Amino acid sequence: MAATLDLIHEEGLQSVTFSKIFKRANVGSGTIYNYFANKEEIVHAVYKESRMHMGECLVKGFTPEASLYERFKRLQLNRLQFGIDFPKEYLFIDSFSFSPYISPEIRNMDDAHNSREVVLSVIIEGQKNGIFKEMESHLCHQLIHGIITSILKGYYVQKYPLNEIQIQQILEASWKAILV
Amino acid sequence: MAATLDLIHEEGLQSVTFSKIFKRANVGSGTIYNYFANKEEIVHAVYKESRMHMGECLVKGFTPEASLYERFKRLQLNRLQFGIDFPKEYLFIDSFSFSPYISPEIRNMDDAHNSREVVLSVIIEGQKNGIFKEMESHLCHQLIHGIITSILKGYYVQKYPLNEIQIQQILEASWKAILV
Amino acid sequence: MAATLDLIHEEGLQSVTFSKIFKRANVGSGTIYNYFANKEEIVHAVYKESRMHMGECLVKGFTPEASLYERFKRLQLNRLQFGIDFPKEYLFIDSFSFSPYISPEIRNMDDAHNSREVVLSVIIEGQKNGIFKEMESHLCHQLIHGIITSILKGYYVQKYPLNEIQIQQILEASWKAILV
Amino acid sequence: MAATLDLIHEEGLQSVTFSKIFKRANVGSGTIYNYFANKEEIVHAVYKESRMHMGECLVKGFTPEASLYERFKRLQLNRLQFGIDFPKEYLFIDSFSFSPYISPEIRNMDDAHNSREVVLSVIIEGQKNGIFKEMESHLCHQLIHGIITSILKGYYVQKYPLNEIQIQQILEASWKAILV
DNA sequence: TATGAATGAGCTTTCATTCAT
DNA sequence: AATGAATGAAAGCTCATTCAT
Repeated sequence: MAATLDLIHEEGLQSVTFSKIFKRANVGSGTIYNYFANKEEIVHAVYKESRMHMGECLVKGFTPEASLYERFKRLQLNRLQFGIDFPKEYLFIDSFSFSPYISPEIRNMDDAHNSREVVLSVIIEGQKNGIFKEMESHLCHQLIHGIITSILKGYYVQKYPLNEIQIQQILEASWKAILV
Repeated sequence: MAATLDLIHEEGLQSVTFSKIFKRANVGSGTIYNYFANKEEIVHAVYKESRMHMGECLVKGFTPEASLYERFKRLQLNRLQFGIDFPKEYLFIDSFSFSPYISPEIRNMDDAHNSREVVLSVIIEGQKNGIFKEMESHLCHQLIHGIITSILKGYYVQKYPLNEIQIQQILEASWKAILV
Repeated sequence: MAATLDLIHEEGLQSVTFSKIFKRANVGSGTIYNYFANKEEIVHAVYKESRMHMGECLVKGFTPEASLYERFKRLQLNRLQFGIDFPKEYLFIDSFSFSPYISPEIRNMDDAHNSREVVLSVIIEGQKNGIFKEMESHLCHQLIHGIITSILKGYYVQKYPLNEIQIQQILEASWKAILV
Repeated sequence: MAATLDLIHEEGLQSVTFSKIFKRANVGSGTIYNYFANKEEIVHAVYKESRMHMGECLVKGFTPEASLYERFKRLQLNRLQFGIDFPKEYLFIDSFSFSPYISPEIRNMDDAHNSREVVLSVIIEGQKNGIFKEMESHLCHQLIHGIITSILKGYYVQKYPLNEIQIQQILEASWKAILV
């Protein structure tokens, strides 16, 4: 699975072949079929694993007792940090989340930590308290999520560095974007 | 090229084959080779054309004389509108802009209208006038661009509608995100 | 036809395509079909023309009145000279005379000058007069013909030059080969 | 490789396709690509193998102690016999030795038995001893080689039989052709 | 008569998948 | 359980041939 992810990152799913995976993973060609029925399955497995991994990371250090501002920033920072630490996972999830290659059921899977629900509940709480602007919560979610994704993509192609100062600017911007 | 774009949208580049293109476009298999040397070339051509088209749309109705706020909103609205009107083009450009399948030269091509420069100059003007926060201009560009992209992706999978009211909220949010 | 012969010589029939012929001959692709029904026909036409041309050259300056020795040498020299002057024709004839690509009827065609008969009659006369060894006349023909062909092939790949001195040696050798 | 040689003999390289090879050899189409990267490679491999085989046969029974006449005849007979026993190999080697399809390196390869050198050394020895005419040794080689080739080609198209008597005549003729 | 864009049969080649070892 | 040679369906691509202009 690691070999698969690496290859997708390097060459795009488009040109990842099984024989490349075999070679990279140093296994015989038949071996993989003891674990995955076909190529689609291994890609799906990589997708699921990446989603699980990201789910874990997104809620790391999240404490319901912290202030709304702190919780919001924690979630945004965690996402940004995940993207910085695991670019291959992040990009893979991003490109396949909206691709016809991934079936809707898998796309909409919930991770073990329910990170999506956690984010949504923070949004809804903020809106109830009159801190965040009233808007469709999914739209709001998508908005703050999109800011992180976009920033990361620019970072990946080295448009700019991401140091402490930039990170703080981004967290601020995403917070201000949805204030009333 | 239209057939190619349709198929990419429907099934993903991954599973677009030449024979599907031939059938969809109602041309003989050899015909395409009079115009494109191979499959990569036709995909590149579609990418270029889409980029040109988007470039045009992004600056539609943009008047340098308008206020900063109006110009900013015009650019954001144009991008959003392009994404709403031409989802296939928009998604295709988005996924290929960061894919190894597209060579860096083509990825970084400038469109005829220099829309990228127009956006950047608005950002820099806003920063000079103390309206926008001081941050790396490309990072700022990526940020407001990313908001639109992300919102569109949620819209495409029907997470929410995009009516006048949502559109105004998004434009507002992206404006506020980068204010000082 | 000249373009076809050139290309066969340069790249081998194997890789001569019609589009190469069109380009080399500076004619439109359809034009050729006004003159030749298909690719095989043009190759056959080239073969026939080359055979006609060679047939003419082989009997040039041949006078029935001359001595047997002089007539024999004339025929051998003519063949050698033709091979030196028209390497493309000579090689083409040689390779296709025994190829399944050329139908037996065309292979066995008689040229306008009946050069084959002329050679055979010289051989038979020599055998009758007790000058040439008694052997199947076609075998004898093939033998002296083969000496020339083989020498030419070595010359074409520049194994050695063919000056007056070598030429005389070869004519001598072929004469002596069949003496009683 | 045997299937390939058969097909080349039957229809000419010109019309040998991979699908014909697969069928004839009773292997799946993909199998061949585990051993040969492309069509050219398999033809080259057949050429090399045939050359090796012929090289072996040419020096069979050759003893340096025998008289010059006997050694000469042995070499000529071996070549003739090889051509009679393995017409497909012989014709294939002959046509490709001067074809642009075969790269010069492969064309000029030395077989394991250095048969070419053996023949040349016999020629040079004969010339030193004043038995053979003084002429460029490669030209002389080509000459006696060419007699055999040419005779074989006539035999292949059944112009004449090749029995003991004809064979002796040919060996005699080639010996006499190069005597002083 | 000359043209060359369009064609599609058929070629080469790839690659996911099988299965005997 | 691991292997990798063999497979063949299906892909990319070529090129002789047609036909409207």
